[in-house]
This record gives sequence, structure tokens and C-alpha cells, in this order.
Amino acid sequence: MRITIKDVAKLAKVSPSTVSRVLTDHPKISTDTKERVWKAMKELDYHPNVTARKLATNATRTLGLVLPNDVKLLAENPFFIQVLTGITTYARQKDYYIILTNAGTEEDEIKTLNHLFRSNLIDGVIMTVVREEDKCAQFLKENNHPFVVIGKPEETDDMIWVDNDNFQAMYEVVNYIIRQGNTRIAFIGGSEALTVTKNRLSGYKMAITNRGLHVESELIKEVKFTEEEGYKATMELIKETTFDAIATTDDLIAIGALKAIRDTGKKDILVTGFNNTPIATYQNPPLTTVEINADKLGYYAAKLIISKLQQEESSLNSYIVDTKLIQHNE
Amino acid sequence: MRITIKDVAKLAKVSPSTVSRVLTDHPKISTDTKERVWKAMKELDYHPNVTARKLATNATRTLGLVLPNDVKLLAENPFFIQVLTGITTYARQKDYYIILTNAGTEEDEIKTLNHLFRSNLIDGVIMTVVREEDKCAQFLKENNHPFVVIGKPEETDDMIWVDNDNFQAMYEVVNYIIRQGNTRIAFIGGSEALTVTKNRLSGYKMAITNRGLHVESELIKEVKFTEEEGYKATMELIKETTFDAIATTDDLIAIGALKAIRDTGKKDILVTGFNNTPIATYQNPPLTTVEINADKLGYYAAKLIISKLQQEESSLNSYIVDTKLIQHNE
DNA sequence: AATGGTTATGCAAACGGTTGCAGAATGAAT
DNA sequence: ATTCATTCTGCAACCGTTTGCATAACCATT
Repeated sequence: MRITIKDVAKLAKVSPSTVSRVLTDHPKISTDTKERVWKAMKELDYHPNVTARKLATNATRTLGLVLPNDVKLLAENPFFIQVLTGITTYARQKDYYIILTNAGTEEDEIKTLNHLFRSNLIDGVIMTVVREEDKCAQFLKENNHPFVVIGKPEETDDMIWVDNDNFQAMYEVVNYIIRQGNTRIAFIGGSEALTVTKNRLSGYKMAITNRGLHVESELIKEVKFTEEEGYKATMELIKETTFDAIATTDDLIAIGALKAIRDTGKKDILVTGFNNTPIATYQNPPLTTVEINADKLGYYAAKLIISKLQQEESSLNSYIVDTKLIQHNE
Repeated sequence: MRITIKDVAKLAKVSPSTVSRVLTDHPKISTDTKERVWKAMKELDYHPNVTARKLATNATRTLGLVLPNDVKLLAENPFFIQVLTGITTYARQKDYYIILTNAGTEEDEIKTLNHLFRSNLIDGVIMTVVREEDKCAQFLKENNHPFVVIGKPEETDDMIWVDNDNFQAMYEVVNYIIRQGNTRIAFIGGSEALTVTKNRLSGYKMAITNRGLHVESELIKEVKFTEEEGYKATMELIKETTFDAIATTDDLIAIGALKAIRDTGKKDILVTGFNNTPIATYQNPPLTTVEINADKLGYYAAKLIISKLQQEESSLNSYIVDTKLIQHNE
């Protein structure tokens, strides 16, 4: 038989209400009874039934998390598991729980989220993948479901979000490249429709300009986040123009670029990536890249949404996670 | 105001009990009322309150999952996120939920699991990391908490587990190596205390013997699952003996081996890994490795524990997930 | 018409907590 | 001794389901 609040009450010779109040550290309970109840709880090794509490308080203290279905994407990108780690770490500190599920299409995700909210399973949700004009985000907004997104959205009005300072990060990368003595620096980035790419491109341009160099459109390529695309873009660059460094927005793209450079027998072209993935670390020589601290992104995402749910006064709407240039050259 | 079972009952002109019975497809409800109730549910867009149901049925339909705290380990090893994907995929099919949390030490994990079970948050747990003489597993067993482990345990009596056939997988690897014309084949594996290493080593030995070759202890090394250890072990091998191939039990070890081979200017030494990590794919040339289908491991782990919890007759106690040799040589 | 056997549904008590409100107990003030 | 304010605790209703038991309604049988 499970130990319930009644058992504790009986042993401590108080009513269940009192035990409940002791649990929540209600101010009007005398130290005396508090101690009696604590003793009883310890003696019985009492664990409150969280489900019953959820029902009574109509708060689940649970956050939802929907991962994409694509195993390959998840496996290649440590980003997700790192975000996840950050989230669970903070949630645990605050006695919040995480329900994990997955979804394929955007509609699927909406259906899943709808179910989670409407069935009283979660109080809020953390979105790790935000598309342009994201239907999920729109759905959540329309239904007044609290959520936080990882990655600064286009429209930030009453949105809660965390992100790196992508402008600043790329600015530093390009500055580093220039300090290494390079002057013609190419840029290969993901879709320019994505805010993240936009910001990184701006950082690139600003660094170039500030150092008295010129932004040249023939040095700028837009591709998908894959090795192949990085390879192709680099091949085009090699054919079309000359350059002594490439700044990319993703390690996978960078790997492709490195391969193209090897295959064409080029030398001394500095390539930089983004995200500090293991793939980068184990390149030979290792790639210069940017640590985006994905676990911190998760950590602060959880923090923001939880303080919102707790209606804390101090609760912020956004947070910038620092980045770090990782120079693997010896 | 939320739509409850009472609202549905009122609209369908039945009692809440009847609605509840319709929900669970109780056989004694007439098709007539069933349809009336369904219509009412649809009209009100009713979603049952899962929390209330959990309380009433004393079953949470939720599985716990505890990840290690070590971000680096998680990021380098796509294994975890793949397992996770498999789990959520199956769980979703069966309307089960996954609660995710993390823990550092073994004691921490026990504490966490204890809390999850005692607080009525989960019905069962999936263990992804099983140590030798695992205290967690012992704790779960002693307290009669249902669990499944990924990785065949030493003692399999009334344990539920899934695993690859590690013997067979390594047997095939070594056969492949031999078919490529190699005869002196080294083995670098993780701790021999781990069942997984034992089984892979047996597979190695069997393949060697079956092909009429000899097992030589100077060709066998035991290390940790890191690149450095793989590097060191290979350096030792190079110093101490000769060989034309190395079978390792992990891609990271293999990467280290490759590096040692490069650094010493050796040629034509075939190195194989295990786990088919992205790091392997993006090696140059790509590593020959073994796909262990970690997502299937998760999928079947979820399947086994769920059928156990549902007390299905057909429920198995173990499942072997197939592996596949990935030859990246062109 | 009375009886009996089904079948379909409702009643009410649970599940294990929380919480507004009432009121007992205490001490201070008149 | 009475009144009042204050502090602490208990009563009972409630959260939204499920489910054992009772029973109404129906049909078939005698």
C-alpha cells in the first residue's frame, strides 16, 4: 500500500490539510507542528503523489519538447542533445518535468502539441526548430499556450526566446581570419531566409568593412546545411574567383569546403565552421569553429519559460548566450 | 473554461460514466449512445484530462529515461539521441509518454528514479547506461520497479533487455577484413569487464580461428572509449609487432588508430570501427564501421517494457537488433 | 400478467492531493 | 469576565476521471 497524505496526518496527529500546508511551506503553520509533520514524513518515507497534486492545482509543472523525426539530422547535430541536457538540468533544479515526444511534419507537430496542452499534460513548450512563418508558433500564440523558442524569431513582440549573438560571433570569426593575414574572405552560409544566416552574414560584412576591405557578392554563397552543398559551393568559388579563406555558418558546410580544397590540391586556405561539432574536432587538422553553447541555450530557454509560468516579476523575455571562437590550429 | 467529461455528458444527455465508457470502448455501450457521445465530443473538441485519468487508474502510461549528465559524452555519441528517437516513436504509437531527466552519479540516478516512481510519475524506466554490478538496476529490482536495459546484462534472469548481437557483428567485421586479404589482425576494444567488449572479442577470436589463423595476445589491446587511448594503443602495437589491420570496438578508438597510422607514415592498414557515427562518415577516407541501429534499440526497449506493463501474454524478455557492416571504401 | 434474464446506463465512491473559509485557542486589552 | 485581534488548524468541497454495484428498461418465456 502506498503512503498517502492521510497516513502522514494520522501519524503526526494533524489533518491532511496541515500536512499539505507543511509541504508547501505555508507561513501560518507553527514550527512545532511543522517539525512533527516532517518527522512523520521522514519516518514513513512519504512521497507526495504528483499526479494528485497536478489535478488539484491544475498545474502540471511539466514542459513539452518535440524533437524532429529525422534521426540522421539529430545524430549529426549534437545541438539537440545538448539543448536537451541544458533543459533537463534547469528543469530538475526547479522541480519541473520534461515530456519528450517527436513529430514529422509541421501539422503533426501542431497536433501533438495540441494534444499535450489540451490533455493537461504540459504547461509550456520549448521549440527547438523554428521555421520561417512557423505554423506551430502561430498556433501556440493563437491558443495562448506559453512557449519559448530557441533562435531569435523575426517578430519578437511578446515572444520569449534565447539565442546566440550571431552577428557578434561571425564578426569575431572574420576578425580572426583577417588577423591571420587573409584579405579575400569568402562566405558560405545557409538559407538567407533564416534569421541566423542573415545575422551571421551581417557580422561578416561588418567585419570586412571595418577592416577596410570590400564586400564582394561573388565571394558570398547560399547553400543548404550539408557537406555536399559546402563542397559544391567551394568548387564554384575556386572556379570563379580567388580567395584565401572561407567563413561558413556550419561545420558540415565547412567539412565539404575542406574536402573541395583537398581535392583541388589548394593549399593555405583557412576554413572556419560553426557549432563546434565533434566532426570538426576530429578533422585533420581540426577546424576553427564557434562554440555556441547549445546546452546553455536549452538551460536558459527552460529558465525563461519557467519564470514566465511562475509569473515571476523579474522574468525576462529573451536571453543571449555567449559564443566562443575555437581555434584548433596549433 | 476547460471542457470536461461532464460537459460532454450533458450535451449527449448521458452520465459522465457513460462518456468514460465510450472513451475506453466499453463493450456494453450501445452503438446508439456511442455515436451520440462521439458527436458531442467532436462538437466540443473534448480532450480527456490525462492527469485525472492517471489518478483514477493509478497508471501513468509514462516511462522514465535518465540521461547521463556528461554533455561531451552525449554530443560525441549519437547513440543516445538515436535511442531516444526510437523510444519516443514507439511510445507515441502506444499513447505512452516519456519523462526525461538527467543524473550525474549512480546515487543521484537512484535518487531520481526513486522519486519518479514513488511520486507516481512513471510506470517503468528505460536504462541506457548499465554499469557492471549496476546499483541502479539492483535498486529497481529490489523495489519491483519495472525496467528494461539497453545492453545485455551479465545476469539475464528475469531481466528485460535489448541488444545487438555483438558476437555476430564483430565476427562479420573480421571476416570482411580477412576477405580483403589481411592476415595479421589486431583488436582494440573497450574494457573487457563490459559484456559488449567480451562478446565482440569472442566474435573476433572465432572469426580468426575459423579462417585458420591464430589468435595472438600481443595483437589484443584493452583501452577506454576515447581517441587518445586508440592512438596510444596503436602506437604500442606499431612498436611491438606487425599487423595489416585493426578491428576496434568503437569509432572513436578507430579514429585514434587512424591518426597513429598517419603520424607514423604507415600505409595500407585497414581500420574498422563500431557504431557508424558521423565522425566515421566524415573521415577521409571514411571508416569501415558497424551500424548498430541505436534507434531500433530504443524502439524495442520501449516495446518490451510497454508490453510488460500491459501484461501482454506474448511479451518477450529480450530482443536482438540487427547490425550492418558499413563499408565506406570505394 | 408475472417472472426471469439480459443489456445498457446511472449513482456514488474512490484516486490523493489543495485551499477558502470557519472557528478554536491563545493572549492582550478593557 | 467580557471583548477583540491574532495565530494556527480542521472541515469539506473540489480537481476530472474510473468503476463496482444497483437498477431501469427491454424482451422473451411461461
